[in-house]
Amino acid sequence: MVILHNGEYISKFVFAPVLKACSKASALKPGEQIHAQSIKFGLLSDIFVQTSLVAMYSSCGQLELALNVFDKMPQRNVVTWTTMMDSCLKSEQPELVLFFFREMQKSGVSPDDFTIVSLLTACARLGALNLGRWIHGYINRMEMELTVFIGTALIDFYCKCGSVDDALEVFKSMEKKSVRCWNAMLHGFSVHGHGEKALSLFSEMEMDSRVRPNDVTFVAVLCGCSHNGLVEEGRLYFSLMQRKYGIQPSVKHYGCMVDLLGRAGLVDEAFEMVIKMKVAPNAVVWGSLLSACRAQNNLAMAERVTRRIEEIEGDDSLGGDTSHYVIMSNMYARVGNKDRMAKARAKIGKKPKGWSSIETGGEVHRFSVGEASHPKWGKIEQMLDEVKTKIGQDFEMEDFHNLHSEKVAVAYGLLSTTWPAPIKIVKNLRICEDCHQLMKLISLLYDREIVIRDCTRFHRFMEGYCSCKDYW
DNA sequence: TTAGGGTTAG
Repeated sequence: MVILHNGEYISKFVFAPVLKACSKASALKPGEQIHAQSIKFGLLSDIFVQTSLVAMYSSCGQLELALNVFDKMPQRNVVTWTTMMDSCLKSEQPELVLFFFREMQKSGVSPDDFTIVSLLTACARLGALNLGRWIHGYINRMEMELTVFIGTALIDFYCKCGSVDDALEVFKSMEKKSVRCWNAMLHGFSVHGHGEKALSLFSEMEMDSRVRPNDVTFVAVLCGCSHNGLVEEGRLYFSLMQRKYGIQPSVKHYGCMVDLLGRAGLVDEAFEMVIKMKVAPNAVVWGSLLSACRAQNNLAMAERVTRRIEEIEGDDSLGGDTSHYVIMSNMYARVGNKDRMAKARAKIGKKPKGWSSIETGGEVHRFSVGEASHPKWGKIEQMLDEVKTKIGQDFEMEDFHNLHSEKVAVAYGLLSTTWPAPIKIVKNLRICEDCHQLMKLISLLYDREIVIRDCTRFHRFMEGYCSCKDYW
């Protein structure tokens, strides 16, 4: 208890909940004021206050400030460690989660179910299948209860690491399933190209009185329809969602529908749908339609769509997404319009730095564009040269500073894994056409299965073909 | 009395 000058007092128990409120509201300024107050009243030594500060700073996107508080803590319990790990997830640094987990283990603190969920989430994002499997084993060895949180995290982890069968096994073994749990499994089927299985699972869900589909459920279902060419089914579920469940379509549902129609070659109908949307279309929806235009070689429609994207994004590449200009420049190149191609190319802004990761021997190796810091870099270069020779002159390898990270990752995969193990790569951006073509050739010439998870879906390359059927 | 978790369009 702290006595104030006016005789009132502040209990130390007040600070943590107030900081929690700041976390929820992402209110940095008030949070910083509480931090200052806690110093003033000598309460910064309290582990609850410290942990709440770490959570507050990370919720406000201030990982450095969270780390500052964490580093100064004389004692840390499992809640503190897990809060720090979650901070790394919020700041999109999943590899740091693994670092803190190892540090936690060194300090003799055992993980609990919250820690397990954070770890599985990190593994899902990193594509660290073996490490996640080890955590699954740990859950079993420790005879930890498979709570609905751990179960859902496991399902999502297995799906995001390419093992849908393992995800389904976990799903079936769970006695209690929340709507999130069903959604994770549905979405897993959808992005892996198992549309029919997703729809069958949805039917099961509808028959289960303990759970009711929500808006996210329909995003997963419609996504499954679009990735698998189930046009009529997609239309049906889009209507069912509104009629039977009273869910108004969000921009994400429309996004799935536009994608669905676009993939089926129905670009005019897709365009009509965007025009008539009950919510404002964003650049993603238009971008999806633009991809369809590219696939259909519909330049006139692509130009109309680009103008709409420019209305949203602006056309001056001020740090915004300029991927539509990449598509336009390629489309103009295809028809030999050099002038317009040059104009589109000039508007292409700076892309985020690409990286790809691959897990071998229980370790995650991450390769970033323009970095040659890996200890086996020399051998990777040799392998890249070998690939280049084997592929032949048709394929032009870029110069080092433009060497896409998935090429380096696949070279490392060829070096460090053996047939018949698939080479599994996780990439932060969308795979480019050039690399997509290369992966097909490598899968054929090296007789290896290559699985690349890019920021939108899974690509499974085998015998010269990709599971996305060249539409992505 | 006070602190930490799982699903979502391209």
